[in-house]
Amino acid sequence: MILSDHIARLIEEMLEEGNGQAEVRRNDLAARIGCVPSQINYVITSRFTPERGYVTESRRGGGGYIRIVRVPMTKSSYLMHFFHAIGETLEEAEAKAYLKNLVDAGIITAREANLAAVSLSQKALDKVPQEVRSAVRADILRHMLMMLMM
Amino acid sequence: MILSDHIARLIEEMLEEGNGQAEVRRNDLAARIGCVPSQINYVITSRFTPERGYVTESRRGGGGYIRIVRVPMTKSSYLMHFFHAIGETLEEAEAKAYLKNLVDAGIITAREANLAAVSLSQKALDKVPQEVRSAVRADILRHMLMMLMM
DNA sequence: CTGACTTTGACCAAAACTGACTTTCGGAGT
DNA sequence: ACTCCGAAAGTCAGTTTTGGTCAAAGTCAG
Repeated sequence: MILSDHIARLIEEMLEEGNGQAEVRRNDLAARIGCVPSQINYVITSRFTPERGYVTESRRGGGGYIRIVRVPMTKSSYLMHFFHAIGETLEEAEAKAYLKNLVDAGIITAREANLAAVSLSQKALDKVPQEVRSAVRADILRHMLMMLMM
Repeated sequence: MILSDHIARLIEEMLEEGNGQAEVRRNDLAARIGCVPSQINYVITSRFTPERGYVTESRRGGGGYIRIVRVPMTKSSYLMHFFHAIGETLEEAEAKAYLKNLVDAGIITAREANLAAVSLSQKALDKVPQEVRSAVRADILRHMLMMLMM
C-alpha cells in the first residue's frame, strides 16, 4: 500500500535533481518500479495536481514522455487564489475582472489579458450552447491559469 | 531515438544557411542519417506544412530533389492569411501549428501562444458538445487574430 | 460496514517508423 | 521521335512505441 507513495517520492527526487523539472518515460519508470504503467498516471493525477502546485505535459509515440513541473510557490499562490476563486460557472464580466486583477498584479500583460478576454467573450463562444457556456468559460480560464503556472 | 526531430533539425539548419530555402536529395539525406527514404517524407509532411509556413516542391527521376521554402510574410499579411485560412472548423493540432507559426514570425510571444493554445485545447473545451467543438475553436482563434490586428 | 483511496488490466489514441509498390523524369539506344 | 531503362521521389497501409482512460476489484481506516 505504499506503492503510490514510493512512486511519488521517486518523482519528488527527480524534481529535486532537475531543479523543479522532471521528465519521465512512463513505461521505463513503471518497469523500474515494477508496477503497471497506468499506476504512474494515478500517482500524477492524484498527487501532482495544479492544486498542489504542479503542472504536467506529455507526449505519446516514439520518444514520448511525461514532464512534471513544480511551480514556484510565490507565483503559484497568487494564481492558485484565482484558480480556486473561479466557481463552476463564470460570466464574461466576472472573467474580465479577474483578468484585470492579474494585469494589475503584474502576472500577465495587457495584451495577454486581451487575448484571454476574447477567447472568453460572448462572441467567440456564440456557438456553445447557452446551458454550458459559462461552465466552458470557467474551464478555459482555469486552464489558462494552469498554463501560466508553468 | 527521435529520428524525426533530428531530421527536422537538419532541415532547419539547411533553411537557415540557405536563407529560407533548402534543397535536399531524399535518398542522400536518408542514407546520411541512416533511415529509410520515406522517413524524410514523413518529417516533411508532419513538420514542414503550409500551416507552419512552409511550401515544398519536388521532382522525381534522375537529378530529382525536394525543395523546402519558408514563406516570408509581413505581420499583417500573416494575420490576414491565417484569418482566412481558418475554415469553418479547426482541429487542435492545426491550431497549434498556426500558433507556432505566429511565434516564429515574431508576431506573438511563446507565452501568448500557449495561452491561446490552452483555450483551444480539447481539455478546456471538454464541455462543449462534440458537434460544435471544432467550430467553436475556429471562432475563438479568429477572434484572437482579430484582436491582434488591432 | 462504508467510503475513500489504491491497484490492475483491458482497451484506446497518437506519434514515429518501415517497406513494398507506384509514379515520374531524364537520357541512352534505335 | 519513340521506346525502354534506371534513377529518383511519392504513397500508404501496416507495425511499433509510447502515453491515456476507465471501470472493476482490492485495501484500509473509522
